Amino acid sequence: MKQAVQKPAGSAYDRILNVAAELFYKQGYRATGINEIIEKSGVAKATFYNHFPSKDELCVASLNWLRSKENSFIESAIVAAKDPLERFLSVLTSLEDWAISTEFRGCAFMNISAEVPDPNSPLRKVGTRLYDDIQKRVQELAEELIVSNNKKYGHLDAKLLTNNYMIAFAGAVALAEIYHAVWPVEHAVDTIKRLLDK
Amino acid sequence: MKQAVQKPAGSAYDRILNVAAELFYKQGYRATGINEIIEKSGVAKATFYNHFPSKDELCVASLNWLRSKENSFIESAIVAAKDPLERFLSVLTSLEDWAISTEFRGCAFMNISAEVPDPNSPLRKVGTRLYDDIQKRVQELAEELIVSNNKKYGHLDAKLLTNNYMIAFAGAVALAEIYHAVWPVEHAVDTIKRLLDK
DNA sequence: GTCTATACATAGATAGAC
DNA sequence: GTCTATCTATGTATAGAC
Repeated sequence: MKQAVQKPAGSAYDRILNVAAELFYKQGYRATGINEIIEKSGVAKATFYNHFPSKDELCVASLNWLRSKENSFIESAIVAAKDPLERFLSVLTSLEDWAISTEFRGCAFMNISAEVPDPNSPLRKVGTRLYDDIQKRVQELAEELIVSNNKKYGHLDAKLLTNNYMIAFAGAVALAEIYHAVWPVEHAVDTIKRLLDK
Repeated sequence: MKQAVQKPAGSAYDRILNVAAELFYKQGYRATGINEIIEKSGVAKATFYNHFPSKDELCVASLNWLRSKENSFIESAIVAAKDPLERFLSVLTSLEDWAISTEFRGCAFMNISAEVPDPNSPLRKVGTRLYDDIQKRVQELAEELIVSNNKKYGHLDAKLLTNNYMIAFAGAVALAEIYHAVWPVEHAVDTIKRLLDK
């Protein structure tokens, strides 16, 4: 009756973390049971609880792992861009490839916030930290852009532009998830481009 | 051992709908059990299942009820505004009073989407309908604004402006929920105001 | 690390008596 | 409409043998 399960590579800890991050994102936090994670990770129940004292702590760990992964993803998009304008926009445009995939389920951290009401929960703190990361990076790119062409962008304020950027970024992700479509990202890119014009 | 429960006013159907909408929003969909809804509604279990065949169908009904309530809320904000510009902005600024409340849990429809992966689920369809409603209304207000002062706003395209507006609107709600703060709404207002300038 | 068994609570939903 | 009882599944978590 028991199905043979393909064991993912890596240590038990890493496998659990990978599976948890994927299932929490795909199915939702509460919809995903510990048992399923254990089964798909190919570990024993005792092993699981040896590594993670509770489902909540597993979730925090998986979110932190995801956070560093998303930061890396953004960074690689920035590196691939060739000029200051494209670099500045790349944080946003990098969403396109993501949103177009059928696996797209919006922002994992927004989704967790939807499931965890307590604003002070550690589960939610990871999300604010990621958005703080992104905001900081966007502001650096905004300053870089402004300096790169003072005649064209000298009228802009990096801090205010960053605020607008983050709004468009979050709006793109949220609407892409609501409509399960890519066009919100394109609208957000349009929004930012308009803000750059004098 | 049984606690006396304050019975809300209205018919059994209405009481269930009210309680469900509130609890689903406050605690999350999966986190809220049928039993709690039944208890807080002051109805019998059989009565509940007489009105609603399942939890999912109850949720759809409560979301539809919420949708019409939110449309009314927006409409009253528009009516309270005194000139075309203020009317146009009111859809967004109406979020401020809401986001400032401690009960704020972001957009109920975004939250449901976070918990329901299937893009074709009826639970998610209500959300897209609401955002369609809002978008339609915003576009009317955008056209009204442009016509009201051709010299000032004649350079704007109502459709494109609406697209940008919806992005800012969704971004404000999403970030307000992530950070549990009001400033994202102010940033979104700033975004829109900038887009209006030539 | 693995395996099985199990405790204990709660989930959604149904049935029967009144 | 009300009440209580119950079914079946699943949830998180723990314990013991190997």
